Order: sequence, then C-alpha cells, then structure tokens
Amino acid sequence: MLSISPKSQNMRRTKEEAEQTRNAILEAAVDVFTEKGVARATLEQIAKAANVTRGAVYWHFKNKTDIFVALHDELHRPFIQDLVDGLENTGDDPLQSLKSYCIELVTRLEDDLYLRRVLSLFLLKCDYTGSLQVCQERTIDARREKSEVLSKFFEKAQSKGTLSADLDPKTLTLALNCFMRGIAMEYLENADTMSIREEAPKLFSVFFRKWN
Amino acid sequence: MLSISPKSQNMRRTKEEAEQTRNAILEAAVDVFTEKGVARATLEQIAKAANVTRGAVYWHFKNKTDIFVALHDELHRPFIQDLVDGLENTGDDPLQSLKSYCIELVTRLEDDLYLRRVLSLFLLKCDYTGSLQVCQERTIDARREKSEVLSKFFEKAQSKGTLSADLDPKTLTLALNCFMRGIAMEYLENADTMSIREEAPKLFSVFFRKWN
DNA sequence: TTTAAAATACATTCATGTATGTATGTTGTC
DNA sequence: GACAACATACATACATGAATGTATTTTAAA
Repeated sequence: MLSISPKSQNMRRTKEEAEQTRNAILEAAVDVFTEKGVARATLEQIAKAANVTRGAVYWHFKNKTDIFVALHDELHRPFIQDLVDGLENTGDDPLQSLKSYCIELVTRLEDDLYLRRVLSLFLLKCDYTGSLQVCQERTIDARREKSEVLSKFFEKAQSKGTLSADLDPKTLTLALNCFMRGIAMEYLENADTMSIREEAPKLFSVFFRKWN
Repeated sequence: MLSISPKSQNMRRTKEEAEQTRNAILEAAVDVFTEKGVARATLEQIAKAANVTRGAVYWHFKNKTDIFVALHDELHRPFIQDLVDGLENTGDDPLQSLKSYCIELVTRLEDDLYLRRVLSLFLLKCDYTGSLQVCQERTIDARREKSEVLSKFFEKAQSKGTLSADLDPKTLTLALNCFMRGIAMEYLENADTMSIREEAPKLFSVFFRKWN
C-alpha cells in the first residue's frame, strides 16, 4: 500500500504525485476487491484504503468497472502474455523444458504473494457477467495466441521426435490449458493447506507421463 | 418456469400450491442468477420472473443469500454426491470404467442444458466471498469424500495390476480433480463454440495415457 | 491566471427489509 | 358438518440506508 506524502489535506499534487495516488488507488482496489469480492467492494472502501476520498477516485477513474478494467489490463493480460513469452525459447528437449516451465509457473504462485492475490482476484473473486464482460473479450486474443504458441510447441517436439506422433497437438494444448487452470484454482482456494512446491512436480510428472 | 395456477391475486394457496411457488422462485432464481450474476441479481427481478411479488419471496426465504444456499444445497451438493456414487461400482477394469465415467460426466454437460446452467452458476456466476462462503464450507465434506473414493479407486486398480504401482494415488486424485474442473470451466465458458462430445474422449485419452 | 488534482457537499437512485393488510386455508370444537 | 378462531400465503406500502454520480469548492502547481 503506497502511502501518500504527508501534506496537509486538500493540497494539490504534482504530476508525479498524481500518478502516485492513481497507483495507490489501484493497489488499494486489489486489496479491497480480494477481501470483499469485486461486487461488494465499494468506492468509499477503496478510497479509504488508499488514503484519499472518493473525489480522487472519481478524478482518476470513471467508476468501479473502470478500475477493474484498468487492473485487468495492467495485470492479467500481461500475465497471459508472459506465458506466451516464456514458451518462445525452446531448449534441446522442448517437452522437458515445457514441463519445467509449467512447474516453475505454478510454484511462482506460492512464492509471489502479490501474484497470488491478483490471480485469485481474477479467477475467484469476480464474475464476468455484466459490465466486466468486456475484460474476457479483450483477453480472447491473448488466450488464442497462447494456445497457438503451445500447439506450435508440440508440433516442434513431434518433429524433433521427442513427442509421440499419435498425439494431437490441439488436444494436448487444450488438455494442458485445462489442467493448469484447474491446478491454479485448486491451489488459490486452498493456499493455506496445500503446498504447490511439493505437488506441482508430481502433478506434471503424471500429466506428461510417457508422452515420448 | 413453473406457472402458478391462475387464481385472482391475493388468494391464499394450499400447502401444495405454496410449495409450488417456492419451487418457482428457486427456478426463477437460477435464471436470474445466471443471467445477471448472483451479486447483481435483485429480489424484485427474481420475484417478477416467478410471477410473484417480493412478498412471496420474503415469505419463503430470508434474503438472497438464503435463496442461493437453498439452491446450493439442492443442486450442487447432490451433484458432488452423484460423483461419489457413480464411482462406487467398480467394473473389471477400474481404470477404463473411470475414464468412461469421466467422459460421460462431462458429456452430460453438453446434453443437459439445465445441469449446464446450474453448474455454470456455481462455478462462474458467483464468487464465494462474504455471505456465500458458508456454501463452500458445507461442501468440504462432500469434496473430501469424493477424493477419498477416488484414491481408493486407484489403489484398487493398482492391486488388480491395471495401474502402475509407481503412480501415487493421492497425486492421481488431485490431478484428476484439477483436470475435470479445468475442463468444466473451459467448456462452460465456451459452450457455444466448443463440442465436449468431440473433445472429451481425446482429452481423457491423453490424460489416462499409458497409466497401466 | 488558469488549470490540475483533489476534497466536500449534495441529490438521486435503488435495493433491501419490515410493517401491515387481507383473503383464504385449516383446524379444533360443538 | 358447521362455524369460529387462528394460521398461512401472500401483496402492498413504507422507511431506511447505502452507494453512486455530479456539482461545487479548495488549494496549489504551471
């Protein structure tokens, strides 16, 4: 939580300071959203958590949806893009490096509390009916791109002979997507009782078992 | 949508008729919840969809949460219990029958529109922060039981020699849970463009590949 | 001086919960 | 079996609070 520089109240900020309160509002929004859920979160609560008034919030954002969209664009979409990038560099054994990457990815959920909170927000603490629907639609491209990269990945592995030719890349892609998503949700729901660092290697060993 | 018998308004109903309007309210709630999302759904909308007034709703239920809990108890918890029961009968080849059961289960999502709507409601159209949290907690037992049955299932398969002994039943259970959940969510989100009847056999063939 | 970055004040909407009305079903009593 | 007494199953009306959006004001930066 960014704390605003302690000027006397109602003092006009410089450009950088303004940008700073904007960020403070966004960070506060993550907190309030994850605690109360997006729907029950109120702008007053967000403002208070950011040490400002609703006036500041309305100065920077149109409404609650606008805040959520901003967060989604800043955090969730880049996250999916990260997945894409992380798959670009192919090692000698594509399948093995893919497996390692998957493990590292979900393990990051255990290490990076902020990532966990953010992802939990977008996967668990909101529903995308109504005004939040646009967020899904906007990430469709990123998701599709991710799937295509994955498919190419499997095809490459097949051409290298490290992946059995009778496995359909499209199906493998869908399967891995579902599996990852399920793991993420399961962990985010039970982060207190579950150790992903222990489970992830075992889980993906089962999943990638004898694919070659 | 159950239609109430066309009596003139404000006429007292018999016990059975009252039970009927209670059901009408619940069915209407499913509709409104899935369309608007649980949070944005209003009791007025539910009442209107059930052809009653809010008075009737408040007669049968304490508030919106009460309605949701009733639905959850009537529909989601039994569904998990169904999973448990469906796994009890072990065929000659446990692993093969498990695979068939999984396929049949997700295929049911495509055939049974109502099931799809209901499951979509509980997996997609609500978040369990706040007052809805009790629902999760109440299903914990059912989920744990389901996992235990699955584990026993794998152990049995191992003792019969149809499942490799080096696979950990606990891990397989968790993996399958995650996989199923991911598939369900992926399909529910894209029910219009995705054919589960085609994908499910391929997906589970990948998942259960060479486990023996 | 003008304008950006807020705070403050105000109006409005909207959903909720509750209180009340009311017509009818139900039940015990004779 | 009739009838009073009561309970039930709602509809209607109302009070309230809470969140929202906007209009206005304040302060200092540019």
